[in-house]
Amino acid sequence: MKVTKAQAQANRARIVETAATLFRERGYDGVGVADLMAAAGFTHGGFYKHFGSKADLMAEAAACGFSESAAGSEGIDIAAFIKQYLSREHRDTPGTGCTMAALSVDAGRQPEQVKQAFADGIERLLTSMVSKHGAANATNATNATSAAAKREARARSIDAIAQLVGAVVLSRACPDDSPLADEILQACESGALSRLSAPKKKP
Amino acid sequence: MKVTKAQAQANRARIVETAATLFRERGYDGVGVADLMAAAGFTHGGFYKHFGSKADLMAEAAACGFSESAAGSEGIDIAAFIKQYLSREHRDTPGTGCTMAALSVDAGRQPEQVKQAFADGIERLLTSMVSKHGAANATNATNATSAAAKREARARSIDAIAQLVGAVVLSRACPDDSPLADEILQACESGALSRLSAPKKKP
DNA sequence: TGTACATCAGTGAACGCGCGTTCACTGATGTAC
DNA sequence: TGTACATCAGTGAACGCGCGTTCACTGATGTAC
Repeated sequence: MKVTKAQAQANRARIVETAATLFRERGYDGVGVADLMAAAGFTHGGFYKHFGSKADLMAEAAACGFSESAAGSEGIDIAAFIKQYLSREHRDTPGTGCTMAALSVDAGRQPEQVKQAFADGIERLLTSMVSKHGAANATNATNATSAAAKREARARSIDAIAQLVGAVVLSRACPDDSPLADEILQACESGALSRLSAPKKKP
Repeated sequence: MKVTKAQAQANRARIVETAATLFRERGYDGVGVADLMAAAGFTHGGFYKHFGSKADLMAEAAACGFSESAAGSEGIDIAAFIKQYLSREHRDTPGTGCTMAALSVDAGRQPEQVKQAFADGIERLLTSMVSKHGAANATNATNATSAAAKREARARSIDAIAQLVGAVVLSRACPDDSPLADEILQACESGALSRLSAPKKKP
């Protein structure tokens, strides 16, 4: 049952997208190759015609997840983004949510190729944030200080991402209807929003 | 080969402590019952004389990990704690490090008993932080506002924990010698330290 | 205090099961003539 | 344009392996007398 070259390429893409969702929902160890291929509409034997190993797919699925998020938050207001990121909806639907929050810990225990995909994804996200945030602050900054401003914006972006990721990770670790789980989201939302308009800090 | 009651109790405790370390290093799915018992110096068959299931042990091991951390950071200065938490040493030795950073994501996919152990651990940590932080701020606050101050201190504590956990989680997801991994720790450290002495925020 | 017996922590083989990966096979696609 | 053949995406059985859990057994501990 050979298939058109274009069809095969589309099928491959479907496997990667399915994996990006299932891995975020259940973790890398929680999804078997057979599960995954069945969810994408295939039998498991064909898997190795597309990927060298499950780890190869993990890396590709991570990259796919990062791209989805980047596309999904294109041009969105920062405050709105924070609110959505720290919403119960995002916490309760990891399959379509942030790859970092869903899989960073898993990635830390995987081969280099997977970790590299994460580092690349984070790096791209940072670059995008700095260029936006830099532009937003451009009214107050001269071109002469732009290098230092960029470094500062980058550090602040990392700081902000870590807090958002930590909030969702901790909230998900609590029992499903736990008041603490919601409290974590709320406390971090008000913290994150207040920092948006906070005065410059003295490190 | 029966064993003294006291000895059996000590053996059980050793299994829990070993589990607390190994789970943090390799995740819940990364450590088998046989691995674990061997590491504690036993054969695997005896496991079910002590625990009803692997999930039961996960919950106990999580509680044990939280207790260890609580004992380890007893009476330590907040700034010193932040620096240690965001050190490369902590990132690179999860087995003796923070349970939240190592296992929160895993816990989110486990049965209620495990999630409950996490919620309990986080709750105890918060209570401890609020009582310390509240005391530190007592010079500036009257007793009349102590309820509001406690609520505020609790929210700020949650916010701070999330950021620390997120930082370590993200740093661990990067390749071992990645510059980004270290940059994440540094950026979050300077962010966290600056917030320690920051002026009150307007949410 | 000494003896007979029940208890039960720890042993190691065995259970069914699902995992990642391999392989011989199929048959429509794509190519060479 | 039509025909013969090689390619290779997808199938489904099979592989060895490690998993969580169960079980009959051992023998020192703890207890009853």
